[in-house]
Amino acid sequence: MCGRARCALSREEVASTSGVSQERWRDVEKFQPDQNMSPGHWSPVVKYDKNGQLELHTMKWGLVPSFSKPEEKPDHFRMFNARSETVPEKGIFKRLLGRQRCIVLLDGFYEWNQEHKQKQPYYIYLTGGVTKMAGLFDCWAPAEGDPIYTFTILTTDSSERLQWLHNRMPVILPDKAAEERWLQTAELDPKDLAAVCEPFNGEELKWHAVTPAMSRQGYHGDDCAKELKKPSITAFFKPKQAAAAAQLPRFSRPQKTSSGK
DNA sequence: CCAGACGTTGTT
DNA sequence: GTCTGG
DNA sequence: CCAGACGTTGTT
DNA sequence: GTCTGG
Repeated sequence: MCGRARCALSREEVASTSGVSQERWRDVEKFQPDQNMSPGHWSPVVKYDKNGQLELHTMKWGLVPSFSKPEEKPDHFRMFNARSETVPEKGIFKRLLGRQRCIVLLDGFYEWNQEHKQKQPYYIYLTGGVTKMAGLFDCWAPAEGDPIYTFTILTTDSSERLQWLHNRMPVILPDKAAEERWLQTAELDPKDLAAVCEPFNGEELKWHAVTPAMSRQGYHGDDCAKELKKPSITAFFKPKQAAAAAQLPRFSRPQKTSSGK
């Protein structure tokens, strides 16, 4: 999953959907709504501060561990995801599981599917609001400049409905209870972790094809996440038959649904 | 003990 | 095909 | 994750 | 920081 995402929310929307006011948003000025976000870019997360108060914090996607050398060139593409199944075993993530959990606020994310020798991007999102994902964060002090907060998004096996597109998906927190469990629980035993990381398979999960233009990083047009109306090959060559076929039941191919609608 | 690595994705 | 850069 | 480059020689 | 390999 998830080497590309969308957080086109306004500051107001970020605040209202997180339940945290803009006054409690650290580095708010670093956040700019982005239709097509890659690792290395700033995005808002929710976490508890030292005093146990919820706060928003703009961090860079792509974890850079605190023990990275100060003069090192940060690589945000190395750890933009963390396999939830092995997080408790990997030293690099294990140490963050204690008190450096966060919730990543996104509109949705993108995945690619190989179609007719082309890579077709899809936008995946939840109806009725933002997608809240389980994340871990860290803080690294470079030789020059301010300390940099970074986060990674946990992944899990894809749920049944998304299998056709990809074998992995982000850990989506389905409700307030899951959010609280992820954020609040001081110690998270493996059972709780596994429960939180259950693949999300709800009907709210939707997807549609989008413009291949967004495959290129640096493309930030507002059509990035817009549904692509692509004429089918069949319709192109045999419009009448295709139109007729569209009215009839198709061969059952549940694993290859191409629209989440 | 110290030194050195520490990750994911996909693809096969 | 495979590596690098973002 | 995807996109884009990937090499040498000599000459300017 | 924490685990692995030698």
